[in-house]
Amino acid sequence: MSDPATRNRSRATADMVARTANVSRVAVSRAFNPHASIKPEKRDLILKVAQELNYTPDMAARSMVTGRSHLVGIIVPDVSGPWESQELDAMTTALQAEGFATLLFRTRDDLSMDETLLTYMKGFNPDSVIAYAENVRPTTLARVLDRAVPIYVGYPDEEAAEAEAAPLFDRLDVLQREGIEQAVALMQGYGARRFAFLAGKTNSLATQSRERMVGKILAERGLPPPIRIQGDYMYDTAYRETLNQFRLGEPVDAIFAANDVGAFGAIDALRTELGLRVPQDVKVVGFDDIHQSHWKSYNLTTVKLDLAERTQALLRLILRRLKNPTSPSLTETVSTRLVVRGTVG
Amino acid sequence: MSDPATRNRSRATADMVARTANVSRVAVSRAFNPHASIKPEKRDLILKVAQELNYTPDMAARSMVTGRSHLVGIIVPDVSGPWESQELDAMTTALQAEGFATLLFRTRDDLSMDETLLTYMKGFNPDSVIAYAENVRPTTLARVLDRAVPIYVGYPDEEAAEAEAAPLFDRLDVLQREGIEQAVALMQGYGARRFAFLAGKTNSLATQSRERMVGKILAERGLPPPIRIQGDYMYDTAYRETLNQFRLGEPVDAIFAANDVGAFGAIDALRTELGLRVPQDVKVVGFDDIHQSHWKSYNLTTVKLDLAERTQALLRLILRRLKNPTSPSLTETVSTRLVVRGTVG
DNA sequence: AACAGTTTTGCACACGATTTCAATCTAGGG
DNA sequence: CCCTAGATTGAAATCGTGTGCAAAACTGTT
Repeated sequence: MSDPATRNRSRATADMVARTANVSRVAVSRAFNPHASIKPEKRDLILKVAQELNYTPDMAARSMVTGRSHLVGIIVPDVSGPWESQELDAMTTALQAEGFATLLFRTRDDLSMDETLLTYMKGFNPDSVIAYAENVRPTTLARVLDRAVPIYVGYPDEEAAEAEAAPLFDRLDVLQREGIEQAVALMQGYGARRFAFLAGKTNSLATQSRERMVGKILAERGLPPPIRIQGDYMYDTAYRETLNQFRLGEPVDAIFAANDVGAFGAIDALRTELGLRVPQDVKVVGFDDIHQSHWKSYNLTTVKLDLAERTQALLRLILRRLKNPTSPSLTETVSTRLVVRGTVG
Repeated sequence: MSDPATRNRSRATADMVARTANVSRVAVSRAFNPHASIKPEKRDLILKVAQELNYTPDMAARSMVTGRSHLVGIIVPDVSGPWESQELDAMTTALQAEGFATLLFRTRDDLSMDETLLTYMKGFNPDSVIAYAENVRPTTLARVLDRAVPIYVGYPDEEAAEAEAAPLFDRLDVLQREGIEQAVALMQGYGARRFAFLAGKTNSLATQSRERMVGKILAERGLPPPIRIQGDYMYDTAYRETLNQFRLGEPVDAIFAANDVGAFGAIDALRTELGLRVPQDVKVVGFDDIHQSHWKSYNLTTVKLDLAERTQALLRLILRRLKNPTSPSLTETVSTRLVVRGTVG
């Protein structure tokens, strides 16, 4: 094995291993399957020869006959976002521990690519697919995939009707009320009256759900409805639009951001450009609790989506579905809670 | 298609499409291959029937006979890191545009898992593998993979001898001198004399290469060798160790961090805990130029690894190798350059 | 030594596509 | 109307593996 040009470009197959070890090809297959019945010393011999020949079972061939690809597809909008990448990291780690490889796809942040991407992904026969409400329509999910039962991560309060009508797949429901309630209560407790909601991308179900919930809770507490600052989950936009709101619109004394990165943009706009103090002049709360939120420059109070909890719930759904492919659709539920740091007190 | 329990759990095959369309199975295959010769109206019919049956060619079966899996494996340490996730995002987007799916694997940040992971990955028959010097040994890379020619992203000054001796695979060489030189020059120009190097993980080739290079350039300019602050690329460690350096060790007037996130930690330690001003009292330069580096709270001067340039180079390597599998090993080179912001001037 | 019971073995087929290759069909020129 | 080059077609082989099934080998008991 020297230059790419001269290296052996054909993988070793089970046949070659069988021939060099003087056993049948079936034996090789059995040697690599822990549950197969084969004489221990024979297995050892085969594994040794396999190692020498640098042999690994071909997953594609294996998956054709077993029906298991050991692939889990994940569709993520903007892998580079802190929250998304942190979730992807946790999920990939967990999947790997269970013997799955992550098949990663990226979308635009809208719903426009869901059909194309799901169809393409389907070709790889993933054992499961994790799709987020952000970029995949439930109806498309149901129509395109058939072999793998996908998992739909959504916000039940938003599309309750649809969800009831069509339990087409397993779900992870994220309950956002609790954390949002705690956040509003805390800010109100410190004197906040006039709230703004720094939104994410307009067509994001997550931001819509959060905004509606914030409005509802403010109303319950006798506070005026939130002013909407239009964002897109990005720092730069949040920075700019917060500036606009305070310079051209009505100032507020509390900002509830749809995600942490947006909150950072708002905080930086308030502090560096508007000369306002956080939390004394304006209180800020974010959403997600990404690693960056505890950095000293921000020290953000935020509604936490517990990553470990989410990951475990998703993994449970996958494993349960794989163990019992014909069971009716399953739903796991995760909640949210406020993490109190320095941008409200 | 209603409940998971009752939904049709077997994918449509080319046979079924052929039967319902009254054509041969071969015709179905041809309909999906743009270069195959088939009468246009026949192809249209088949594609229509295929759509109705929700048929997609099985990639596993296809790859067995064509030898192309349309999979590109990427091994990343800590997907959640801003730099890593931003590179992964760019690469996935680029690969997807070329019809590849990303097969993602995560390692620990050391080299301990390279063999296990590469062996496992090999089973999926990726058309190419992108491996970083951070977590994969070149020797392991050469030994384990055979079918796909991998791409090794490394720092040529570090392992020049080894690289020369064994051109076993395609490479992306990152030349770090230029950017580092510019950074040191800028800091020295603003009066910096006593430098610290805030290192990454000890066994990271990237940080070793950067540290050696910084030392060399300081020497060339008649400055004392850098004090080493031991970090691990993480914010918290950088924060803590910077604190220790100034409280227990010798203060410095310039910090060269091995990555941007580390620089953020140092800056926050200096400003919030030590009451020092950046850049007036201490100058700070980072490495990577992640999205966060231009956030107003940091506004970091940093050595940029041009993501677009890297991505394009990697893609070129992959496509060239796939087009000509027997060509001798290829090398692309990318450089670095300083991005001047507010932490030095 | 014969028997029943349990492991271990290997043949043949299945999985779902693509790719020769030879046969058939089509169009156009003489 | 016939002939030929070129476009379409489909039967059969192939890719690398797991699994059902019947035969073979082995175990220990009488």
